[in-house]
Order: sequence, then structure tokens, then C-alpha cells
Amino acid sequence: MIYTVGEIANKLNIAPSTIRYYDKEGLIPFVERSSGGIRMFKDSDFEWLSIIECLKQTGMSIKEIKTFIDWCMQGDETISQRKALIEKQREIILEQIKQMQETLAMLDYKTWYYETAEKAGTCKIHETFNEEDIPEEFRDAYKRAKGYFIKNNI
Amino acid sequence: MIYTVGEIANKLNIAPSTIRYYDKEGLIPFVERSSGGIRMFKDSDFEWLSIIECLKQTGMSIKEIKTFIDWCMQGDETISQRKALIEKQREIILEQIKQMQETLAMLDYKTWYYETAEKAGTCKIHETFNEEDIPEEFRDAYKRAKGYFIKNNI
DNA sequence: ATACAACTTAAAGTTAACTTTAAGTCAATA
DNA sequence: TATTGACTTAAAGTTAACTTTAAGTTGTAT
Repeated sequence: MIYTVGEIANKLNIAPSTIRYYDKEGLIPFVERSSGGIRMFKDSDFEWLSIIECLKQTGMSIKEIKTFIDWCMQGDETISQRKALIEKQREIILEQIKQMQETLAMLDYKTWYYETAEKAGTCKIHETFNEEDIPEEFRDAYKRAKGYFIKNNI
Repeated sequence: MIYTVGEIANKLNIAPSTIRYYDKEGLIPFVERSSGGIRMFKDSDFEWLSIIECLKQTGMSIKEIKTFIDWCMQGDETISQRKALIEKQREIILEQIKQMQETLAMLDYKTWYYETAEKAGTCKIHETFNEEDIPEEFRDAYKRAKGYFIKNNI
């Protein structure tokens, strides 16, 4: 099965210009052309594009992804570099998840904060609360929020 | 306690130009000035900047954060808008965490994949594996990877 | 054979979120 | 009082990752 750039873009729900841009940046060096110069995507190329999307998710830049792709093209001699890169991205994403979970806890707390403020008709209600008035599940976030969110009536 | 833009930038480990940019964009309308026009940050302003950092973490743009800040400035009449915004950001970050956990699972699997390939000296070893050869904890990611990561020997 | 939609490239344009520059002002110290 | 380092603004520059434009080519359908 062969696809044009428009067809593959459609399937992956990205713009054809994006795929051409990736090509220009060397992210898909394996894509073949017709005698007239038209890109002919195979199913495996389609799959490479999925990988590029996956690596972008990890926060890698186009340049970094190109490095990885280049290593893949070189074959088995680059296994250890590829492994190191994947492990680095793994650490990065672990840290990002940790950070996001803290932010989530804060947003959970703030949701409760505004529900309470809405009922009372004012944010000032929170100035009257002590730690023991805060539902247990929000207490950690509350402690981090205290001193700014609350003092400023946000 | 009063701080200059350089001092507060130092404490928050961001560039002074960034804070001036935030000011220009209307993110810190409450910061007062000396008679000579120099910004005089208070501890509560310092805390507002922490909030801006927190909201940026949730993926909000400068413009969106300005909307939120403007609502805060308006006082209690905007509680329900602020609540809705926080809830929206909460949904967004939940989705991001979910997405990241899937990517993490893939990176975990790939780490094992390259460890195995490194021992064997070739990625081709994975062509010989069946589902039951994959450690249980990587099996879900393997199923998603199959068809592209593996077929392409990445 | 001709039309026409979709392809091609190179180059310029876009956007967000800063950062840098230039020209000048403030305020603490010698 | 003069120096000096940090402040001020407006405006221009930067960067990444595209997107758009313009001018031309390909390939399929009539």
C-alpha cells in the first residue's frame, strides 16, 4: 500500500506541510520518491511518523529526534547510544510527571477552594480557616498554597 | 521587605527581562513603583510570581494567565469564572498526565528492548520474540509498539 | 490532449515567549 | 559631586516548529 503526503497526513491528522518540513529536517530519510519526485509513503514510513510523534511527546526537539533517527539508520552499532537516549528521556518524563502531579494537587485544592468561596460568596472565608478545617486530601497542597494563594485572596 | 526586579529575579531564578515582560503584558499590575519609576516588589508580589509560574506549568499562555489575574483583581464577583478556569486546567493536566504515563510505559519497554538488544548485539533478536517472551510489565507497551518499533528495528 | 487537483521546492511569514540592544535615568557609595 | 551598577523604556532580535506563498510539475480522469 502506497500513500501520498496528503493521504498520510490525513491518516495521522497532521498537516502535509508538517510532513514536508520533517522531511526537509531529515527526520524521514527513508521515504522513497516516484520518478517524478513525488513522495511514496509505505506502511512502515507511516509507522516511523508515529514514532516521531511519540518522541516529540517526550519533549525532544526536531534536532534531537533527527539524531535518534540517524542512529537508527546506522544500525546495530548505535544500540548503546539509543539506549542512553531513551533512558535520558525516561528520566525527563518521570520528572515531568512528578511536577504535573504536584500541580494537579494544587488544582484539586483550588477547585475545593473556589467551591467553598462560591458558597460563602467571598474568598475571604479562607482567611478564617485553619489547617484542620481543610479536607485531608487537600492539606498538602494547602500548605504549599498558604502564604500566597490564600494571603492574596486568589 | 522590598526588592528590586533584579533581586526578585534572583530569588525566583528567572531573568529580570522576563519579569519586565510579564509586567508589560499586564501579569503583575499590582507592583508599585518608587517616585523615580523603579519597581518595588513586596513579599506578596513575590508570591504572585510564584502563582504565575504555577499556572504556566498547567500549560496556560501569558494571555490566559492575564485573564485570570484580571479576574483576581476584580474581586469576589469573578469567583465562578476563576473556578471554571481552574477546573478546565485540571482536566487538561489530567489528560496530559495520562498521555505522559503512556509515553513512560513505552520508554520503560524500550529501555528493556535496548538492554536485550545490547546483550544480543542486534535489534533483530526482537523479531524472534513472541508476546510470552516479553516481561509482563512491558506487555501493554509492547502491544502498542508492535507494528512499528519492532518491525522497523528501532 | 487537456484539465485539474495534488504534488514539488525555496523562501518568506507566523507565533509565543522571551532576550537583547540602545539610550537614557536612578540611587547608593567614595 | 562624581562615579557606577542597576534600573528604566521602546524597539528590534531570537528560536522552534511550523505554515503560507509563489511558481512550477505530476499524474489521473475525461
